[in-house]
Amino acid sequence: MSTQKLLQVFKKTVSTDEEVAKEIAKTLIKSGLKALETSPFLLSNLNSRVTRLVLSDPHLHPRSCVNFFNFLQRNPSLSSRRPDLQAHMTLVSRLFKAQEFVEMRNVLSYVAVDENLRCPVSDMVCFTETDPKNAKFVEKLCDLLFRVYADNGNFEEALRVFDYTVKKSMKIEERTCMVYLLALKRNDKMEMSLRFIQRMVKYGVGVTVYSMTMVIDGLCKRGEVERAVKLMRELAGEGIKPNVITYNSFINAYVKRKDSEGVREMLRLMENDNVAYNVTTYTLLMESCASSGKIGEAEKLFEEMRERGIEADVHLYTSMISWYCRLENMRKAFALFDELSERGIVANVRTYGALIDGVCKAGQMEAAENLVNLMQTRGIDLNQVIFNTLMNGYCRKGMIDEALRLYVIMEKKGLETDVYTYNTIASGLHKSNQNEEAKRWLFTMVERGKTPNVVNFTTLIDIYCKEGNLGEAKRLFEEMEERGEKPNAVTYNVLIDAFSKKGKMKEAYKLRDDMEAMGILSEVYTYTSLLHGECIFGKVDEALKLFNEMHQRGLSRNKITYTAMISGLSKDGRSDEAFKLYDEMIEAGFTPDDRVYTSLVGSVHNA
DNA sequence: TTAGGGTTAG
Repeated sequence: MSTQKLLQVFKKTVSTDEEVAKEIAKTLIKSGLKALETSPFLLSNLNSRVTRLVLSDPHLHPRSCVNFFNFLQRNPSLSSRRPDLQAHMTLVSRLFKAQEFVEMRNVLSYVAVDENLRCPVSDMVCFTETDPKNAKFVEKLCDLLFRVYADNGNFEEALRVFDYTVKKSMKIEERTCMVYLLALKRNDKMEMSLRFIQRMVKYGVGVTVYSMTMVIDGLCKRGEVERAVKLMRELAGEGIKPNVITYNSFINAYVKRKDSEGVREMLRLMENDNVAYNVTTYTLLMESCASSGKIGEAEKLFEEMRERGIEADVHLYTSMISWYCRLENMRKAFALFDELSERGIVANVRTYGALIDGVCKAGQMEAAENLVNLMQTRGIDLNQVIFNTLMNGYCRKGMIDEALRLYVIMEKKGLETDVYTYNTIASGLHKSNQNEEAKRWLFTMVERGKTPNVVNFTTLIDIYCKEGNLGEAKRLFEEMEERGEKPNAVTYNVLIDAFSKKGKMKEAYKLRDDMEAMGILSEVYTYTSLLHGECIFGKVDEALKLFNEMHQRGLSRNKITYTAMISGLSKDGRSDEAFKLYDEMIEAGFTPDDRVYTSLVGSVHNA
């Protein structure tokens, strides 16, 4: 190597930060990032000061600064040379001046996710080269930081930014706050959400119906309707009026809760406020009627809606198709499916899903497959729900192998298998008396990190019950509660049925009382199980007491209730009463099966 | 900018 060259190398190694920075900037301007990547010399001389110098070089366009910055962030071999906080802030203030707010936000999200960089806003402001008194800049900085923290789920830090903003008497937009409220809602942090909207009001953020509805809807979805109502009243005092969407949130909650008085109260409020129903309101009201068996009323509402000139949409049609499927009126469901296309509405995957489920439940798997094909030819692909629906259809027919075939396809397609998938297969196996396999699927589900829900627990509890292992069933029931998963009527009924069949009536009644104490009403299943238990063990009068109580509580008896009661009376030789119930059963529209006749014949002998 | 529709257990 010549002396000249040696000298050059030497000079280069002792280059000052300024020289290196200038060189980098020059390279970036002249030949872009690519050239820099192939300059190990420049990169090896990179340090935090050089980075800052480059980022603040006025010859370098802000866009190039961003490219350089991202290159440092993303290049794995440069992990030790990541930009420090000051570098971030240098770039942020440059981007502010260039009005590049999207980029500004991207840079700030690096700060938000990095624990080493995260710090109070006041500290960040100190690092900027803008005049710290530049209120507009600090305001924008706070706005973006608040959004970034909200997006990253760092709600505490976001709140600190909000407080800083308030303390410095800076302006904060409702839109910004809504980003935060929405993130809280998505993360089910309604407690924080409620406190925050109250702070918004207190600190003079112009709260509108949008923010209010977001919080109200979140509360309603968690079943905390009373708190939502309270909030609405509170905000009414601030001059914020609910609109049709706010009311729909409430109506939805009351409908789900089967609280018709609640629904009526909201409709009254709407009338007082002169808020007109829209298609969503009708969808909810119609669903409410249909699910309580008042199909005629639901249809009347549909007429009324059209008379008022409100157009049905795909949501409403899907909902209607779904309720006609539940009523096993497939003819009507298909008629609606045709009708929606005639009206120029495009069916989507949920519409097909409703119809496919209907035909699956009717046992028409070929028709279901045809619908899937039709859907695909119209450019809609199968999703998780469609797969689950089809698997359930096959399982109900005892065609477990077909269901498992779909499971394999589902996995191959990269679709996530969920609690529905596993439960469907497990209960299918359970029905086919493959209990060990059924349990194995549920255990596998948990091993794969899916959190079991109340349905999964209930299925497993039912399997143990049917195996006669009440100890394990009860243990699971307790484990479920410990895990914070609330049992529902089905869970209780499964256990009540198991204890009743074993003649452990004391335990069975205790469970019934616990259930009612939790605010869960007894159902036909509850009564029928208890009644059946009493009958098996000869306590026919106790059974009759339950049978009559059902009527008093407005619960309609089903075929199984009658069958159990008739068989109980027959065994006890109370033939007349048994035959009287038989007539009543026919009158109620049930078709007695062999068991009923065998019992009745026996009753004559027993008498 | 805020609301509504399809899938699992007795």
